[in-house]
Amino acid sequence: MEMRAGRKVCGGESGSVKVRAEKEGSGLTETGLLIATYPLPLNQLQMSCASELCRVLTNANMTMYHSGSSEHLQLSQINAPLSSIGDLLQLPDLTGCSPGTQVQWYELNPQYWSKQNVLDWISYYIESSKFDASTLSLSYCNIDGPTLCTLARDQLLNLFGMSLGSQLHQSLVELKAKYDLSETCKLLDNFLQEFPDFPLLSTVEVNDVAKDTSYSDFSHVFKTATFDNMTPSSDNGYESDSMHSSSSGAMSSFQNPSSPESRSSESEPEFPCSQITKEHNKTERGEVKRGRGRPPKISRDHKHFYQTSKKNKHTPRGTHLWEFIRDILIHPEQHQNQGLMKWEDRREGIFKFIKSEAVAQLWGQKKKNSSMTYEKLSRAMRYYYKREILDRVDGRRLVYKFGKNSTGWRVEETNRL
DNA sequence: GGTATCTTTCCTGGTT
DNA sequence: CAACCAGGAAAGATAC
Repeated sequence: MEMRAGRKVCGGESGSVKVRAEKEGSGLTETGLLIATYPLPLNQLQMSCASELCRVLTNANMTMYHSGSSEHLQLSQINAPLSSIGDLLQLPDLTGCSPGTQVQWYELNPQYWSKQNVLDWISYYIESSKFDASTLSLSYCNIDGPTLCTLARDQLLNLFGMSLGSQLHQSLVELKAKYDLSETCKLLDNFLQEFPDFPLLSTVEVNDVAKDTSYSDFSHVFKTATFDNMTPSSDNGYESDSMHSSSSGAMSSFQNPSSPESRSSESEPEFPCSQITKEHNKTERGEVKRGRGRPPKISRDHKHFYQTSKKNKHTPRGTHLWEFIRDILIHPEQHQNQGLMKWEDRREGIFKFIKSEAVAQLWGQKKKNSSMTYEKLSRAMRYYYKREILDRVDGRRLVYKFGKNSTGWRVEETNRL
């Protein structure tokens, strides 16, 4: 995959600058295109900054794509490349995420995956597709991320078959796209902080012109996850870390059913290879029937497949679901997705979910759990009845009411904040 | 390490 | 039939 980045479109009467971070899928995939527009007249300093910004984009992507041909990197000709982008930007040292660390595949750009990450990733898709692992040679899984990323779709299909190979390819494309754009935006924001006269990305208009549906939701990603604080930072910080976490549910979970995040399975792959051939409980008709309750977590120390690392799936205590819901209601302006919920009766504390699944996805983002659904969220909500944090509203769908043990939603309380 | 709390996940069955 | 609701059961994650 190549990244054509930092294409600067200077000029125009106003002297405005457009910077494009354009990603291409080398014929295999689609195009995700981010255009950051600075619609303000630029003085000499700002033009200089813009030029530097373009160089940053170029170098950032050269850094990310080791195999990156320079044929598309037109901006690299503007100025001499930086000797080290790390000198200018505080890049996370992702290359240091070696096997044995706690980083999971879904938390990392596939470019930086270890062999273990690749194995985990394949295992996840084997399980989610009910693929017969006995037909698969483990030697196929013995590759690292950079090597994996060099495999073309056809090669993946040859190795893993049409069905699984296709899923793996799709997943790889999506993951690369997600993290590529995420990292580029991070680089840009880091860079822009050095220039107070220049608007940060968070203030920049972002146009999503991706043609393919696989990427049609990037605008949502940037709007909800990167460019806007989702919820008040004062409330233990609902800082949007989804761009750097596994969830990023916004990208895929809203619309893209083929991505791992949107599957009914765990966001966290719970089924290692060693578990794939296990006997499932089966009904008389032969279909798999799961037991009641939450499935037990599979031990990760089985042979060498999984490290003993523990994923910190939950954020620290401090923000509960009802508080999250409350804050959406009392700070709707802080959510890009306005209209998620609305008050039915503010004085009585009655409210209604408008976009129930979207709220669930937001909650999932916060909890780094991209498999969150309204079904699950509503179960948690129902537990609040007993504690009188919520009161029942019978006969009305998607309608809840704050109970006597909830706080912070009343007009008097919010006015004091 | 044990326990309590707060979810999360999955399920069955019912209602809209 | 899909979406939602209700609530049991079991397990994970974290705080204490």
